[in-house]
Order: sequence, then structure tokens, then C-alpha cells
Amino acid sequence: MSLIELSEQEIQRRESLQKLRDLGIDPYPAALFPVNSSAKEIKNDFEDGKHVCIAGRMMSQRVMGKASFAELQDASGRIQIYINRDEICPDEDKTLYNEIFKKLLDLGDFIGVEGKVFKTQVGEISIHVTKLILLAKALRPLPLPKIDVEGRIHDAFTDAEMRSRQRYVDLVVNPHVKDTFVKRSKTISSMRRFFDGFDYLEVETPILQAIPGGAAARPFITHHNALDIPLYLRIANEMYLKRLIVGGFEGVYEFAKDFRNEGMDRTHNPEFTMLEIYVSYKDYNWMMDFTEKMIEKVAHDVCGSTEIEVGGNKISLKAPYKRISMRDAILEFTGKDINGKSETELKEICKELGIETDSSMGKGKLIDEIFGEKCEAHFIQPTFITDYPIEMSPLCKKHRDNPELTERFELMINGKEIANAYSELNDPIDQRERFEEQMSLSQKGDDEAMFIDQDFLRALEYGMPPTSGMGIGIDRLVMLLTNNISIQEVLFFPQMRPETKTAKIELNDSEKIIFETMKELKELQLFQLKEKFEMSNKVWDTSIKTLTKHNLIKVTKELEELWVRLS
RNA sequence: GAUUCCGUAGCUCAGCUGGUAGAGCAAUACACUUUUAAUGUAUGGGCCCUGGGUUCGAAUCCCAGCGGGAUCACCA
Repeated sequence: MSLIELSEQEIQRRESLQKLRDLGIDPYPAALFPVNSSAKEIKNDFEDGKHVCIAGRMMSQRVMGKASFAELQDASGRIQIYINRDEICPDEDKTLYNEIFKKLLDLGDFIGVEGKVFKTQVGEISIHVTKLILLAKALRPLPLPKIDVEGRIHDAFTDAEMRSRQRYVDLVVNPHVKDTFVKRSKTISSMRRFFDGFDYLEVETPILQAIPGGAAARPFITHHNALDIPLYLRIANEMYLKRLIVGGFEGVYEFAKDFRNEGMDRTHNPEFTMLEIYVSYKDYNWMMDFTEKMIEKVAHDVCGSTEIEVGGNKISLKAPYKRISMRDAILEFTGKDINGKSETELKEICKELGIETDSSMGKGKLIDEIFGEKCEAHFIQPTFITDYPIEMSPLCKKHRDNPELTERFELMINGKEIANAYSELNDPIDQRERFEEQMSLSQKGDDEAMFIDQDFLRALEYGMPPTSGMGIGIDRLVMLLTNNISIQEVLFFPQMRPETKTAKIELNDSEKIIFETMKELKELQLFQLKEKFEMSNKVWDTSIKTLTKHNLIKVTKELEELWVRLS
């Protein structure tokens, strides 16, 4: 990389790096630094005069002659340090303070300090530094948001694209972002503890699958060289977990990365995390009790309360939650009863409600549309929607009272689906018929062909105990718990279009032509050179400027004449 | 995919009906021994997203493209 591509500040930092080396200081020392405290700990357990040793990034610096204040940021937060010239440099040589601390250290550098805890005259807990060491130099300047006396943030690093692409920077300068990801981690560990309390087994199942099943979504495809077969990245892990239930485990769960090759927006990322859990000898009623208890606990562990505020809505996650059948939900919000209606009658209802339909939609899809359009958004407080039409739920057991319905529920919170659960279908013959029905439905539309997983059916034929299963989109749950409307905010590294890096030193065509010509002619007047090419003024001007900037040519004014020369 | 808004200094943003760029913070230099958005003085820093057009002249107006945000559509 040539220096020409670097910004002024980056060049300065590289120069500082070299000066440090010249002074015999290793800017990237290898030895461990004996940290024995943290910013948070020092502030929380203030002990005047306590000797501490901590490390972190220097995030601000206020030099006042022979004394300075700086802020050090570690994983726990920030703490102020006080540095006095004559204390860190007791001898004649004041280089450490005057040169190294004041000039060669930059904001963002990792430093380690040793000293005593004290309170300044204004009452801020600080460290009175006796020893200072550089731990790692930063060559790029960080964006530096500042907080004023009234708590307002200035110059915040807010560009959503840059924040996602350079999450490391986002995490350094935006503390609330870090908090979101801490909550994400707590969400998962809280759920894990809840499941482990029941002695359910955490398992791992294949991500590379020969038949991508368990959901209707377009998969990513890849190829296995040795076997010479296509393999798919899983869209769900449901059918593998059920095989484990067949195998005799009575409670299994997996936090699974699933992959769906579909559109990306603020609620969809190509890879996302799904929790699926399956428990033998239970049904969906039991699973509702289980789910609401779990959500209540998670809210408590993560937010410290079951009362949360999301997008202006106050939501109580305290169990139990309201339960309403899909039929009653639609009845309540549209006045229409879908019970026992034919496909034609349902289409008529859609028409009356102003919902567009097309020929590929079966009964299940039509009902789903009505619910999605007219009901879903109303369920702000946690609500279980139960008993979905059979067409929508090919892996779910028929309802014990009504063969048109299934024993399925979805948990709606803040108008969004958070969980989805079944009394799992364990009748292998029924399951085969449903798969075949699904095949014909997908052929009705022009969707990709669905595969029938014969091995899964074989497993069911050996017998699967009655089982209830539940899935939760972890990303969406975290969005809810952290009051984020965008999935990108709860993923460390959301999928992005690749950065198009334009190597700035690379010349475009017009610049190349001018440069080639100049290589031959060595020097001539500016207007003579211009006449040699047919270029718009703009192209001419920017090309000349680019070449000058890169120090390839020089333009000089001599006696009112502009001369161009090769540098 | 549709509509719409946006792209200017390391960061956040001004820049009017066209006249070759401004502020604050950050950077550089000097002063200052308990400050706290430290302060004061001075200095440097721009492919104004890319390409084309209109014009004597474009950051500004027009067209196309690229990138991003928002809304909608799609999405078990």
C-alpha cells in the first residue's frame, strides 16, 4: 500500500509509530499486562488510594501543561486517568510525558496504566497514574462521539451501513450497541438454563443436508466434491430433531443457524438463528404453558423485568398469555366466520375484505392471508393463536376435535410472530399423504419442487411418541427484548453486499491516455496537451487533477504559460 | 421488484435562484499542574459517489449508473 492512499491522520499515526520505534519502544509488545481491575469495578467499589493496574483504549485526552487527564475505555466502561509529568518522569528525562504521552499516543491506542484510585476536586473517580505503557498502537482514527453536559450525543457514528460493515468500530464507540449484543447472549444462555432445568439435551444436527426440509423456503445449494452430489444448507432442523425423538431422547433442543435464499430486509437475513425444541409425551397445550414460562423468565433475566417497552407499546411478558383460536381471532376482527367454508367461499370473504387472491392459493393460504392482513397487527400483548388450518401445517397433528384444523399455535407479541409450535404429526401414513398434498400444492404455484424425505418417513414408521415441538426465531426475540426494529441491529455481522473497493491509484482510461502521451513527450504546454485529446472539459480537468495528485505529472506556471511535465 | 429520500473533510453536518467549498469535533503547533463536550491562539486537511449532458462556468440543474436508508410487495 502506498502512502498516497492514506489520509493525513493515518500518515501521522504511521510516523508516530516509527518515532516510537526510534525511541526503542515496541508499539506492539508481546508480554502480558497484569490487569487486576476494571473501570466498572473501580467506580463501583471506590477505595481511596487503592493500587490498581488496568488497560484499555485511550478515548480522550486533555492536556494541561505538566498534567493531563485522559479517559481509558475497557470492556466494562470508561474511567478517567490523571497523569502528572513529574510523577511518571521523576528523573531529568521527560520524554515519556512530553513526547510519548502528549504527542506519539493517539486516541484509540491501547495503553496500560498503574496507579492509585482517587477522587478529583470535582468528585470524579480517577486513577492517579504512576506507570504508563503502550500496549497496541491504532493506525486509524476512530469516530469519536462526544457527550455534552446535558447528555446529548454529538458526532455520533450513525451511518447504518458503516456501522454494520465495521461493527468493531460501532462496538467501540457506541456503548448501547454493545449492550444489545450482551442482551442477545443473555437471551440464549437464559433459555439454555431453562431447558437444562428440565434435563433436556442440547444437540447438534447437520447443517449440510441432502434434502432441505422442515420449512417451505428456498435453500442455498452447494456441492460435495467427493460424493459428487448437491448439498443444501439447512432451512430448518425440525426433521432431524424428530429423528432423535424416535431414537429415544425425550427432550432435545438446538440453537440452529438456518439459511434461506430469499430477500433481505430489516426482518430477514440470509442466515438466522432458530431455537427448536421437541419434548415427548406432551401436546401443544403443555407447550403453551412451557413457552410462556420460558419467555417470562428470559425477559426477567435479560431486561430485569417482565414489563418492556417496544416501539412505544408497553408490553407485559408476565405469564399466562391470552389464548384465542384463529377462527375466533378472524371472527373478532372481521366479523367473518371461516369455519367450514369452502375455497370459493373463502375467496369471496377475501374479496369483501379487500384482500387480493390468486389461483395458486388453497384454503390454508387464504385463511393465512386474512389473518395476516386483518388480525396479526392487533396482538400487541402476548397472545397464543391456536388451531391453524391443516393446509398450512404439513408437519402438525390433526386437531383432536376438528380434522380441518391442526394442533398448532403461534405466539404473537407486538403484532409479530415470535414462536411457532405443534403437537407433532407422528402418524407416518398421514405424514406421507400430507407431503404428497404439499407437493401438488407447490406444483399448483410455480414454486420450487419440494422433496419428500423418505428417510424421515422411515423413521416415523418405526414409531415416534406423541411429541410437542416449538421454534423461536432468536433474532426476532432479541429485537423485541432490545427494542430494535431491524434484524441488522441484533446481528454482529449482517449480510452485506460486498464492498466495491476502488483502488485509487488505478487510472481510468482518459488518465491512462494522457499519462502515456506525457511519457513520450516529457513536457509541453497545457493547452497543447489538451488539444491532443477529444475529451469533455470535465474529464480533462479531473484527469489532469488526478495525475497531479498522484504525483505522476506536474503543472507549473511560467510567464503566464502553463507547462506540463512528467514528474 | 415498485415508490421515495440520501451520497460534501477522519466523524456529524451546512452549502439559497449555478460563480471552482464551510462549521463543530478530530488532527498539527504553542501556552496551561485536579480538568471534564477543558480552554486560548495559530495551522493543515476535500476524485463534493461514478459517468455523461446543459452552460463561459456544475457540489448545485438534467440523464444514466453504483451504493445506502425508508415505505410497500415477496417471504410457513
